[in-house]
Amino acid sequence: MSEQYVRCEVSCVNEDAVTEVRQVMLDEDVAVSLAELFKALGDPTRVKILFALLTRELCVCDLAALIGVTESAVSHQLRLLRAQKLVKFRREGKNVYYSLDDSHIEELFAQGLEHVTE
Amino acid sequence: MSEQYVRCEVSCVNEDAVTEVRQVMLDEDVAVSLAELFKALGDPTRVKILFALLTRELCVCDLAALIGVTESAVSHQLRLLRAQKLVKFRREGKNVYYSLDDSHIEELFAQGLEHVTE
DNA sequence: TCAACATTTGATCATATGTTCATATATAAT
DNA sequence: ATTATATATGAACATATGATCAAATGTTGA
Repeated sequence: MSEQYVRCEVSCVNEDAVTEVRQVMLDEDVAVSLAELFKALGDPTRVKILFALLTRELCVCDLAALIGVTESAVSHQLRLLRAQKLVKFRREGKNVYYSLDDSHIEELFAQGLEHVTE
Repeated sequence: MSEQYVRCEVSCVNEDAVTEVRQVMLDEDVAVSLAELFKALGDPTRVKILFALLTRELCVCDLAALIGVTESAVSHQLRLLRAQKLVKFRREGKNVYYSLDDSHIEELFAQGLEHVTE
């Protein structure tokens, strides 16, 4: 319990409200994980990559050409998306084909698009 | 069309795949808006604020006490969430009560939680 | 009007982020 | 083996981000 908590406790805080919400509050680590997931979706390049992969698997070079950035930039972002288990890949000769590794992305994008387009 | 696009065009790019995806690709501004929305959800403090507001409206001081950060930090984050039209507020005396201003947050969190907890 | 309180705002600072460039790795073809 | 191609990686750099502090604003009650 931090200093400002104590300070608030004796001033403006509605204790009942805070207690009520605290019962159902997210655990710290879950909040952090959730934020990391959304952060992974929070960049235009990564949004484009994931949206493109909703249609079909693509190799790094395809994605770079489609989105208009260097292969290096795409590769760096794919690494991050891999770390979040949002994409998976398979190697075929010299190419590496990426595809979605998560069933929630479509719904996340659908909900997100509803928000931004209304 | 950028330099690396031309380079790719004569090398590894699968033109058919890229053309196919390009047909249904997000517009630049929509991709940016979507990324901005997810970026707004991409911070633990903001995740906690929004999650708390799923239960009930709370004033700045309540949120600060609940989450364990200063009122100033909460206020700064609320400003950002307001800009994204994710929260709205009403003034009651000296307090300002915040509540959700978007029907998609619950579903976004539900989908996100499924991803991070599996 | 003044004092106290709740919130907001601006400045500052340390850290995180995203791209680029150069280089390394991996595979294929000659 | 050597070369070319596709991807990955690390360093560097400019920019963005999030918290804190101090100060400003707005509201209430004495």
